[in-house]
Amino acid sequence: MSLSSFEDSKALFVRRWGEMGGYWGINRTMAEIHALLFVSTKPICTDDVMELLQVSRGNASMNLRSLVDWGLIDRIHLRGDRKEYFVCRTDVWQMFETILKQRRRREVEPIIETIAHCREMVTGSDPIATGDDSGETATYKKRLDEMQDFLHAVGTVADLLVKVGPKRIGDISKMMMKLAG
Amino acid sequence: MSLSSFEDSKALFVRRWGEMGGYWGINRTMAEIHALLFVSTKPICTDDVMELLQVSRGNASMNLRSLVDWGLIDRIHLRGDRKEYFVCRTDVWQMFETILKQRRRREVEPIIETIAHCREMVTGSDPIATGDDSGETATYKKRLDEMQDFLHAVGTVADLLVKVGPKRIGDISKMMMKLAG
DNA sequence: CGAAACTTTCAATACTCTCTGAAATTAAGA
DNA sequence: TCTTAATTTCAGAGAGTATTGAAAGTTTCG
Repeated sequence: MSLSSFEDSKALFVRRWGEMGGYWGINRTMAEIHALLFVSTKPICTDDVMELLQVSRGNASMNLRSLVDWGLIDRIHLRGDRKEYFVCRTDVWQMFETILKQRRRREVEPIIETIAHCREMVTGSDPIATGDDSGETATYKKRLDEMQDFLHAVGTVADLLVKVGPKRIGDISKMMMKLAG
Repeated sequence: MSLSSFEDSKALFVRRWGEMGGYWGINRTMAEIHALLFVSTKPICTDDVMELLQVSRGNASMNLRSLVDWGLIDRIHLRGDRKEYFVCRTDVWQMFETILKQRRRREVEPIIETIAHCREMVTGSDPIATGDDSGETATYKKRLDEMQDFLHAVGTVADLLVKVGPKRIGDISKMMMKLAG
């Protein structure tokens, strides 16, 4: 194994992680910076990011800050150096938990709330009295309820998955396999 | 409940579903059309979509086709009518399975493959002979492996979740709760 | 076949998100 | 305090997506 294949390997990972970021609503540069820190054993500063990813200072700064805000990386200070450095929180399960929490808050909770609200709007009064076709609203209500139940179910499983963590993941698989028959 | 509150409720759901689509890398119009079909008990045609969502014929046509390609909606024909109509596959668990399958193929598999490739690039030869810092590559390898394991674990659980379906979801929660406890 | 009804395509345009780079701000050391 | 290093901000440029609308294509039926 040559030194260059080590560097090449890391570069490949960074590129791919960046590409994937796009699919997940995360901008490419942010994902690449994250990958860079994930595969780096040493802390990295803004200038390193600029050099390695060929992006502007502003871009590097903004995205590093976003990553800190998301809780995916940390700022650190090296003694005898005025610059700020950054390191990745490398525990993948913790990483997952962090992302899960944020995305759920921003992307799942609002839809759950909206469904609840939609549900209220069509709940209560007598459909016949209002001349409403009760068959139609009944179907609508059912679909909303099923979606709501589903979203809750997935949320619960995701939470538990994180709680259970990497150690017992095998146990879970086995059990679910039994249930799935 | 008035007729208008029924319509308002559906409109609210459509708007929110569209907004959320953005977060998930799905364009707003596509998500809105999907929502429209999800809350509609009757089949809907291109002109309905144009009218209800205020979009052009081209836009409606393109996005309807994408939804058919994804397997989220179906084309149908109504007797005595030349137009094509569309209906949503309303089973949310099936919907989830469909989306899961597609996104995994496009967004998870490639990163898993890349990690495997990255891993190969730094596997094998003697680090000391090549003057490589074995501590650094060892850390790198470990991180790649952890990420790989994690991605596989999540994939497995997601698959099983779909297999188990809505009926036993309660059982799963209980079991995981015990493990997590 | 030919006309009418309907659908798809795609070049041009509008829009949204990302990035740059230099100015403003903040922090550290003399 | 002043000077210098480092960081942040943000208006404008650029890149990438989504949308329109009209022309081309397809299907249905007399």
